[in-house]
Amino acid sequence: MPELPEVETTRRGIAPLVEGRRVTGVVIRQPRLRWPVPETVPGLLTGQLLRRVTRRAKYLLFHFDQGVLLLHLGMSGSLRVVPAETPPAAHDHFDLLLGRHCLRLRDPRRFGAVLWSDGPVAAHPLLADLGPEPLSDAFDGDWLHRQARGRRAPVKNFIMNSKVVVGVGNIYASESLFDAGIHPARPCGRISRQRYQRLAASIKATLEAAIEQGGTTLRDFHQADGRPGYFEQSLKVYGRAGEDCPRCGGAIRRRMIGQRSSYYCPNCQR
DNA sequence: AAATTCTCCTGAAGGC
DNA sequence: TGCCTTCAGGAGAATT
Repeated sequence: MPELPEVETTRRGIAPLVEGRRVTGVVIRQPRLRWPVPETVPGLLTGQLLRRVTRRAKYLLFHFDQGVLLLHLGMSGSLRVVPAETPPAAHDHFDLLLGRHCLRLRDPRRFGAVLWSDGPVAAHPLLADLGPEPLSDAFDGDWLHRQARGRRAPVKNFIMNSKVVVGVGNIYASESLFDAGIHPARPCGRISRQRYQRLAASIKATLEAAIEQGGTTLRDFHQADGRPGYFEQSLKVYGRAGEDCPRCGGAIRRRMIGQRSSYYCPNCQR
């Protein structure tokens, strides 16, 4: 499923192919995504020049002279650029036509979103209350430590809270906590500033490493069989319950924390 | 305010 | 072989 590294890889993959092109049409085959795709989108976009594609959290932002198209991949969404005449396959819900190119959204589970923003995009309701980007300087151990003060939620839930920091999904939460040696169920307010500095560094390193491999992940992600491939091999604990901890050799455990599967080494993570 | 639960949806996996 | 059930998962909304 697309986490931050995969969304960023998607952005890097499509941006050179679509930036600077003019919209020649919009096709909405299935408007019922997480929210309805606004019926006004085709009229608003057709004829406009697509200037830039940026990312905020897991949202892709398509900047036009007049407004911004917000796109979220949910958990099963994927984007690719295909020749304009390519016939759509199942779950191909949305096309942005750019001359002979077509930017196509496929999303079997329809948890994704396509929305429009008129004003300053940072003030959009979906973006306005988001925490810092994990790879920015605004995100560090001090920030986590301050945010956690007086709170009791499990640290795994805490770092998956988009008001605390964006882009840390279920997989990378487990991986980062393993890297930092912190037990996922530990109350977030009972972790030292020093350990939060380690955790912030682990989150950055884990996401950066995944972005490095994102290209491979993306290609595999587009394969017909849908296997994640390369990406999976680099995971140290996620999905590996019962296997050996790569650090101490003990058994990796799986446990539900906040309704989500969490993987950790009870020996290395305290 | 913070934390938990509910919700959208469908493919995959497991049980019989 | 195939039908039925269960579950996962991003994240906003609703609820406690």
